[in-house]
Amino acid sequence: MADESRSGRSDKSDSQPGNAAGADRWPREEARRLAERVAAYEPARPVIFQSGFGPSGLPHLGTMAEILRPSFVRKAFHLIELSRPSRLIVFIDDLDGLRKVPENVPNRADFDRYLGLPVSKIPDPFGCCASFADHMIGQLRKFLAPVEVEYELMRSAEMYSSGRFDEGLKLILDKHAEVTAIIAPTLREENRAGWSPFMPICPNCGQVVERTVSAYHTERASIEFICEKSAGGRSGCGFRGEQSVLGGMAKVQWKVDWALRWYVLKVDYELYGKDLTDSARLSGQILRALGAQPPLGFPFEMFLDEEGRKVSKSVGRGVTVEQWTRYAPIEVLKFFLLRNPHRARKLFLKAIPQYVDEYLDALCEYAAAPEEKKRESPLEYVIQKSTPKRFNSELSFGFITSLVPALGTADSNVIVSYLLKRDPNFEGEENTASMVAVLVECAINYYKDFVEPTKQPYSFSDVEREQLKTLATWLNDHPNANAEEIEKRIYDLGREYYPDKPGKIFPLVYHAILQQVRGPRLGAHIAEFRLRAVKRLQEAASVGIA
RNA sequence: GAGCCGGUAGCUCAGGUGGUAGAGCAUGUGACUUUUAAUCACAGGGUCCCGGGUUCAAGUCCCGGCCGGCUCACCA
Repeated sequence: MADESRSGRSDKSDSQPGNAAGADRWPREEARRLAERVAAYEPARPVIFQSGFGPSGLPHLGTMAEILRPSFVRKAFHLIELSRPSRLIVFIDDLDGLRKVPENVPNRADFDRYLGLPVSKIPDPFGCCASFADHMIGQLRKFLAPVEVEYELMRSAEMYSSGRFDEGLKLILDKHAEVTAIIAPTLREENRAGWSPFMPICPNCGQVVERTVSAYHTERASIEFICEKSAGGRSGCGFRGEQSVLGGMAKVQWKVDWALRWYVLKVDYELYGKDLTDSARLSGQILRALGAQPPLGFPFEMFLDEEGRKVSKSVGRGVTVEQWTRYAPIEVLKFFLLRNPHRARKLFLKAIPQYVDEYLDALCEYAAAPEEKKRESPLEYVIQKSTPKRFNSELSFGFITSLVPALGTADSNVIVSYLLKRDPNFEGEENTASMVAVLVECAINYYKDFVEPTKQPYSFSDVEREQLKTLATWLNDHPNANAEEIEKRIYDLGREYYPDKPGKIFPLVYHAILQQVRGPRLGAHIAEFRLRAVKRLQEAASVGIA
């Protein structure tokens, strides 16, 4: 461990394993519950984890949480059940009718003609994919690529039309009265009468039709309906007739749909946001009515902003994944999502440096731990093939950030080479070096966006200006002075002006050349960045403000 | 209003089965007799939201209240 390169992060080498150790126990606890549930399954039957994605909106931080967190449980599960296979299904609701025109599509006005149509049937407004749904799925894939989570996509439209849902659909048709009896009490009175678990897809206009089922024929697996009003709020085409509920000619309502997926795919585990608590309860009841057991899982808490208010995408508060990767390595986000999901988390950009440093600490500790300890580490859930597995440095995010103004550059190469001088440890150590490279990029962004705008100008007194001027003049008169000589001269100056505490001169000089109170050894720093330093000293001396 | 979830230091958070309230950061003071992007030592900080109850013992379990959030839509 390098003694000379401590730069901010705490040294916890002899304290107990990570402070966050307790908070990331939940995947193992969930895994234990899951192991109990599946204990009686035949050995080859896989455990099914599921997560959903609505392709009418862009993937966001919540999407990431919804997919990553079950993957953590899955990982924990395989730690205790070594041989049983498992799958993580990301289920795409692309047979859903478009309810409203998304904000981000071009020619929005033109787009309302597609309201009510399944999103898998709507052409891609961006013109690059087979359908709108395909486009959004592409976005999702791109979005998930950096986190190396293993998942398989399953598309609702395909499941319905291929007939894989038929058996479940027949069962729901058989039990439609029971299903209705579960949902109806939760509806407003005026809506109960027309409710049906089924939404036929009109053979004439293609819309997902709501609320018009007038008869159920279980023996023919069909329903009668009138195409009056679609899921998108548009009026129907008036088609009237009888139609099968199988093979993609109808879909079921949301809570029923969730139960259907659980039923057909034999889902064992699913996590969802707390806003879906009640839906999950009702879907569970429906599933029981179909004769199966609801999956395990729990509602997770939402993210809060700095003031503790709920994060709302539409209000523009909160943090996006794009922002996150601008300021922090992606592993740090995974590390963050590993924390206890039962508790609402504050997530705001200014807290990111802290999360980064906590992660770097954990990574140091992880690399130092013996193999058997590593297996218990939360980092096992976080580290990926493509990301650093160790971090042999005491460098901190805060320190690197402070280098941006100190070196007066946003050139990452300059910063990295400076870091190498300070902590030669990571040269040739690929993991650490690549982490440093990412950190430098993030630090530059963070400094520009958050630190620089808050810098307070410092006003120098006349005496202070005199001192700065003296130093600047001396530097000009001694162009060949080395670091040691410069250092000595500054201290002499301090002795001259502050006989009781000569060190008081230093904050002054830091303010002038770096706009901060502390900094590097000044002799060496000025010798290295002489021109810039002299210029700033002169400016500060003449203007009186830095 | 009802149901569910939360409330621990200035900040971010730990506190599996009850057993003397913790960490990191931030803050303050001092030390290092040329400075320190340090290090070291010390300190301040808390009614664990409030009030009851169970218990020898409650941050932890129970009840009630307060505050915040979510849900209570044929949306997902």
